[in-house]
Amino acid sequence: MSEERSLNFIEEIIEADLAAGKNDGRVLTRFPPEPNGYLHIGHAKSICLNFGLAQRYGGKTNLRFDDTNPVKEDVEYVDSIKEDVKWLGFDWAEELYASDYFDKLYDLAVELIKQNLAYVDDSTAEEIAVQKGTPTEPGIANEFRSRSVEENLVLFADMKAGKYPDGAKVLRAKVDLAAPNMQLRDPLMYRIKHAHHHRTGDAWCIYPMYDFAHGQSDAIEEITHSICTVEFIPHRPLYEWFIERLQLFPSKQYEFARLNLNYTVMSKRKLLQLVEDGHVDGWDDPRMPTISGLRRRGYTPASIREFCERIGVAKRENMIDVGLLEFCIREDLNKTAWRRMAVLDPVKLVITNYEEGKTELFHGENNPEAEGGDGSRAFNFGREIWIEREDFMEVPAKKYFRLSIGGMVRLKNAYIVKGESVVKAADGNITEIHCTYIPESQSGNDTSGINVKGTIHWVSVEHGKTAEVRLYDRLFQVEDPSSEDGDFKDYINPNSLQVLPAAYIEADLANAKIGTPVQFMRKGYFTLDKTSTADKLVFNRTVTLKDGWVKK
RNA sequence: UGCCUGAUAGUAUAAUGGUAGUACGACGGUUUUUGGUACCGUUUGUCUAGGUUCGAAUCCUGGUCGGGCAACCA
Repeated sequence: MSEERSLNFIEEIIEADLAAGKNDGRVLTRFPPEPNGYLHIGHAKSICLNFGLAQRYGGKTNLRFDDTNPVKEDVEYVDSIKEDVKWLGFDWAEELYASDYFDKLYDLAVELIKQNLAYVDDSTAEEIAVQKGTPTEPGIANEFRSRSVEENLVLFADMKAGKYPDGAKVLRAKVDLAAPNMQLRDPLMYRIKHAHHHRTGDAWCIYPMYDFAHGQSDAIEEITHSICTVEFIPHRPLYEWFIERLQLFPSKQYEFARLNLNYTVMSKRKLLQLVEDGHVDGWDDPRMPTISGLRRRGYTPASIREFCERIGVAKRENMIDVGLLEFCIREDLNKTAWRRMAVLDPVKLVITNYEEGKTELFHGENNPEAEGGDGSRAFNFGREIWIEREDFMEVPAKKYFRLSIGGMVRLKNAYIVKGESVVKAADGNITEIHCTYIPESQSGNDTSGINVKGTIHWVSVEHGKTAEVRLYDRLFQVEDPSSEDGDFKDYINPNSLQVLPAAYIEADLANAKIGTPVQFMRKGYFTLDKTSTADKLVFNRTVTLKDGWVKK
């Protein structure tokens, strides 16, 4: 690794730890998703960070599901998370579940009770909330806080045995009801939920809370660097409190700022709403910032990893411009995607001096960025072709250098043509453009001496195929929907999806494969949608090409 | 109004007491059979007021502003 990139603050910590000989030079991180939703680009940041750190420092990363709340979790999510992490290009050392530790966690809770550092509380959720006080007023102890160790032991065992209904009792840590840090005001450790768990089935009716599961799981696995987002900073003293009292492996928690992307939302709760309310096609709708959505949209793992590398890691609030994500996918696809021609908004061009019924076979490079063009493919030319409606202006604007009446343009890999006249429908809409071609101007054998400024793409009317093309725009109309007044869904972009039922594509595109990106020349990068069939091809636009042409 | 955090170009992110740099964006140019790519150039920044120091983005003090914390969520 000869890169000169400066270290982020977590890398600095790890290098200092390594230099100091901590953990015998071992680096073990973990990616700890709760299986209650699909992973999104924000998780990708965490995944790249955790797995990337381990790779960089010769360590390992566990995939651990934080499955302590059975009513919200599901195997569907477990499966999707595993698929997404793998797709992003990472291998975990071990696949683990917080639920693997339910027995150990229970024993640790008993241990804490024996130390008189935990107690069973019969109060209702509302009572506990009131007794916790407010940030400016200390909490107050209730009568349950002084229960004897013996009584707590019996009560907790009875909780486990299913003697009480949901919500009847909880186990709380006895920390400090007057702590200025609210997280320390006797936080809940266990609650009763008679619910079926996706892994442990009906074996348990009490489940540990995050604070009594996450840190302990880290310690059990001997995670060296437990990296989470900044909202867990106030939990860190509690994390350490449990580790100290229970004399567990001293995992250390470090916090970084989560990713925010503009023009979208980044919370599983909000994304779930979009799915459930039918604003999108599902978790993998190409407009979603989910990993599966980006995949379906045509993003590559490499582009997402590059994005995560470029955004950096720090603690301050941030709002990343989605333009950076787009830059990353363009940068990747430019080097790899084969070029093809497709006309999305067609208008017929008739070449009046081209022999009727004649066809010529022309060739075009697959990718001009690659050595030797990465091979080439052939396509037919004929008297009638489709061109993009926006590539013609009856009366050209200044500095417009595509086709116009009297103006000349090159048809990519074919001839130079000159606009002659237009045929219009009653409503004034152009239905046909008539032009003439310069026979000596054929690509590769151009002896015409004519130099044209513009080159446009085209598809033969006779030989081209049709396909449905879906164009996507940002899902929201405002940069930060969550910070606007009212419901975030009020700011959904009504034009985020535009379906073109019948675009014309060059014949070779019938061989397109799902997962293989293609550039529609001058229009952007596209990929076959999963709903595509041999009879009906469906392409998703991944991203447009950068457009330097600005109309005045 | 308690505690915890953070503040560097438009957006991110470096500089770890010693020339404020990089990327994306924007703008301009060269090349181009993609108005793409590539290449070159320009532009804009240390929240504020004091203090320490030969020297402060960096250390100290006060203020301002942003984010988080009072779920039987994670």
